[in-house]
Amino acid sequence: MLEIRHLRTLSALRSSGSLVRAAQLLNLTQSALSHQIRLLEERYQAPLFERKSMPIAFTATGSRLLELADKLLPEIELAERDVARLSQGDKGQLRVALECHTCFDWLMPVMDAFRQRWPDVEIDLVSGFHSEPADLLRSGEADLVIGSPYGPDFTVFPLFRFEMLVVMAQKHRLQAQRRLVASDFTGETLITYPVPEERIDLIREVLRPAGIEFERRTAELTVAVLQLVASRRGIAALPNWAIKNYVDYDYVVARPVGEHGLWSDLYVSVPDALQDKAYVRDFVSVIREQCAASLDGIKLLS
Amino acid sequence: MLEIRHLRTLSALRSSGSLVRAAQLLNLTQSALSHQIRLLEERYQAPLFERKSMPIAFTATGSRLLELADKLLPEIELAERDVARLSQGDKGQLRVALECHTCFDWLMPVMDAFRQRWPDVEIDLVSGFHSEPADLLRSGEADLVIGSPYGPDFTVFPLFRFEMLVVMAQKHRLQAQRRLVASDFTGETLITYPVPEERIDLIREVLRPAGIEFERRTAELTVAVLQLVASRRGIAALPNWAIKNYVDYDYVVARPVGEHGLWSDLYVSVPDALQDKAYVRDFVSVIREQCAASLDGIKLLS
DNA sequence: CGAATAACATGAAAATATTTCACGCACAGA
DNA sequence: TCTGTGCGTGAAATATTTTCATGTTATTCG
Repeated sequence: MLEIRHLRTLSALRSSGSLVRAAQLLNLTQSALSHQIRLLEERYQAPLFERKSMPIAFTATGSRLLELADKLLPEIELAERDVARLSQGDKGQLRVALECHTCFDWLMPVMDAFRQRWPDVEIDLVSGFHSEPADLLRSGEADLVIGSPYGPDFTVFPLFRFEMLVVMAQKHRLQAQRRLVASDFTGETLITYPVPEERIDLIREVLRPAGIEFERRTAELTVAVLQLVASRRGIAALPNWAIKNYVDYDYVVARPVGEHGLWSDLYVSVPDALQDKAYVRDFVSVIREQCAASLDGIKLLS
Repeated sequence: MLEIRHLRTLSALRSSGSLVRAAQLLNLTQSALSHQIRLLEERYQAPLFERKSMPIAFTATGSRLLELADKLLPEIELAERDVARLSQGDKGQLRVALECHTCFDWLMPVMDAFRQRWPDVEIDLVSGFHSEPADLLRSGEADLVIGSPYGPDFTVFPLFRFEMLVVMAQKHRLQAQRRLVASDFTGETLITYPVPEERIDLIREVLRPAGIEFERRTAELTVAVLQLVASRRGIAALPNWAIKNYVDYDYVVARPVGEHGLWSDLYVSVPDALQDKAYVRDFVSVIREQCAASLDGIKLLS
């Protein structure tokens, strides 16, 4: 029997273009999807898509089912939100604190989408750049933090993993290296957001352990950081998706750090009291979905 | 996770008004539905309907999900028909032979619905009253017979079970009896459709085995049979749903036969070559659904 | 070319989910 | 009070889905 699950699979398949990635989106294995699709194809006596091409190409049958998915899935989300509102009420507030500056880039569209879906939930950003976000959470000044996981005191929802790349000006002395190591940073000026050192992955994970001496300079906004970098005032470490455009247009050059790169995991932490609120869970889903769709090179967690 | 199955359950629940009957509609046990509903209610943290009342009354949550079901289920049927058409083609013919006269009563609306759904399938009635319907099937003059099961030569789909009641005029000498037995028919005139004796359940199952002597008179149409009965020319055996209106308006009186009543099972038989045709299966579903919804006192089979 | 990689398929085992069975409870009507 | 009917529930049985381990095929790269 056709089930909603199958429609979700088809939808993920289209937006990701391959079984492997669709499986990640759905938190399943590639094998599970392969079986799922085989059953559907048996049931309908016809292939649903061509596997040879990349991205996969849907057959007429597959397209018809996708059309169904497009019609049904939004209706289902709507209905489930309505139901959640009925049983839990639809009013609430969501004061969001950010641990990571660049998250602004994707958070704005997410908040817009969220406001559409939960018009009666007051969602706001609280400035968590100067005080520690965890303290905002503990003191009740914030309801939700995006950043590192604050378990087990708080309920944690995984978001995604992304790579931090070091950006430098064109023809920088380090440009020749495919990958950077700690010692490369000796004597360099590191441009960062104005936050404590221990909140900066590159320093905490790489430079400090290696005892590297370096200068530091700060800027508030991502574009300001990049301007400083491009004008040779220093180098910076930023998420790959935040700089993709600048790299593509040769405004700056990006290099990974260390053998496996410097990866960072993002989580949502909320007080236990909020963990079951439908709008909180929906907020997390919206982030995951929007980021998976719009951010390059990230990996959804768990 | 909400699945289509659950929406079907809710829908059946509404149209049948109770868990027990909904379970019959879905070919499940009442217990299965009970578990299913409990899971949904846990998931949504709210009851879906009041069990005390008859028929059950849906809560706001239940109604919202029903609304979803009403939107989704028709779309799904449509899509699955489209897919079936894509892989099997949508042309075909369906020459239907009837073994039982009264089936006309419900077959017309069913055929109308079917024509809507499969505009390119030619559905027609072939007169099977004089020749044996099985012969029409064997000779290729019919594609489908509604009546007794013609397995294993043909593929058989179960429809439903109904009770044959004996109808008699008001104040008939047999009216006083709650149930009739074979000997009651001695000397009576039995009004039947003009078909061979062995096709008439009452004669084959009850009167012949008991060696009862009786007169016989025939009429083509159900209304004609009932007129003869009402005007005291004899008594007749007809399906309960065919005579419900006449009984309700005291035009005639109906009595069951034997201790458990005289029950009859209806099936669809088709040549094996047609068993996988989507339109054949859909025809069977349409019959089952429409009859379950509009015919009183029937029991869906298997 | 041959090795390495990546994507998908597949059978068997494991994990889950669903359904049935058997029984109990509550309520309505005789 | 007894009986029948409808619903709930735990445990067992089944069915389904998922994972695991591994195979196949196509493609890339030295």
